[in-house]
Amino acid sequence: MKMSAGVEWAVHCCVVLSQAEGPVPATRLAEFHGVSRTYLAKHLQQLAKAGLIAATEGRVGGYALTRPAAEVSVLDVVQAIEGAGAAFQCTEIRQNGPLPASPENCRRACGIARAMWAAEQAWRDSLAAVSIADLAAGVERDTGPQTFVALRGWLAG
Amino acid sequence: MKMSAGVEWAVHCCVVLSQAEGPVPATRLAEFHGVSRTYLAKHLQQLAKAGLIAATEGRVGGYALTRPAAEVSVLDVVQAIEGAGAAFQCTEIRQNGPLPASPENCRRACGIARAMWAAEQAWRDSLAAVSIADLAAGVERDTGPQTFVALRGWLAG
DNA sequence: CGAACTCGGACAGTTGTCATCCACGTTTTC
DNA sequence: GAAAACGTGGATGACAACTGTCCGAGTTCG
Repeated sequence: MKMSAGVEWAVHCCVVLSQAEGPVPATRLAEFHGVSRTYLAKHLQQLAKAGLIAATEGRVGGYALTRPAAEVSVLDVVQAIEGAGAAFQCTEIRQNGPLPASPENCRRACGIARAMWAAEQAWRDSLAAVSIADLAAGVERDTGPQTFVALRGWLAG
Repeated sequence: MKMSAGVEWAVHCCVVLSQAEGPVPATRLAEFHGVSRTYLAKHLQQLAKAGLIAATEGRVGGYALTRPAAEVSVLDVVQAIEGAGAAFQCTEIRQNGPLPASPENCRRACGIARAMWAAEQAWRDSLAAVSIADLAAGVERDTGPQTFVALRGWLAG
């Protein structure tokens, strides 16, 4: 029950992209966060495949958000990296062993799986309520407006 | 972001133990669920270390719940197996790179980690609201009371 | 038109966890 | 006191996560 470190990187990158004025290369994003360039590129490709960011190639290319930051939820980013599958996988062991559950009683998922999935739904609802724009606003509130000004300056130079 | 299969086994075992009249050996629990004996034993050991179940050794030994099933939540079982640590681990990459966040701005956890942890708290709250007794009652409601009667008979014989 | 820069994908190597199996010490029963 | 059954701990193999390198396709600037 552990989340990939790439999720943290991806969310931070989305916040940076929400403040950038033009496309930002993957190399620059990795340099800014002090993480592995090649591995971050893999995660950015996943974000692009999910339609959250778009890449422009060429001399002044890079990545940019495809939607306004207010319309990109943290859940979107997490699912783009980790996949949309449920963390709990029911293997239906109630159908194993010497006293297996009868098939007509297995039309509904077993109560254990239902409880687990309900909890995961609560988790998803909580993440869906936070957008990239909310996170950026939180950073600006905590550290002041000059933070993103400096960021834009570093991205340009 | 995947949960160990041992969680499913552990919860099922707790439901069985809540219906047993005496100690149940690990071998019998594994046999009943059709899973590996030695690997299940390791998870039962973790449940014992967490204080949820207790082992009695010897000729007629086995495992039994230490508390009434209504006072054991699904969250207790999940945390006994998976550990109580958070799934999202903040590596503070905001302090890396050419524009690191100043230390006085890092006294609070960053907004990304706060959003992730709030979602995990919602997940935990949901799991804490369901007890082993609730799950057992659900099985009895879905499959009828003869299910646990047959279970007790098989455990005795 | 060519050089420099970008993403995109394939490949090999390392690490850590999950899942499994086997041998040991302890306790109860006969 | 010996045998059987139990839980306990360490050793083993399989699998995904993580990291770096390489080459190809496309775009922009001089």
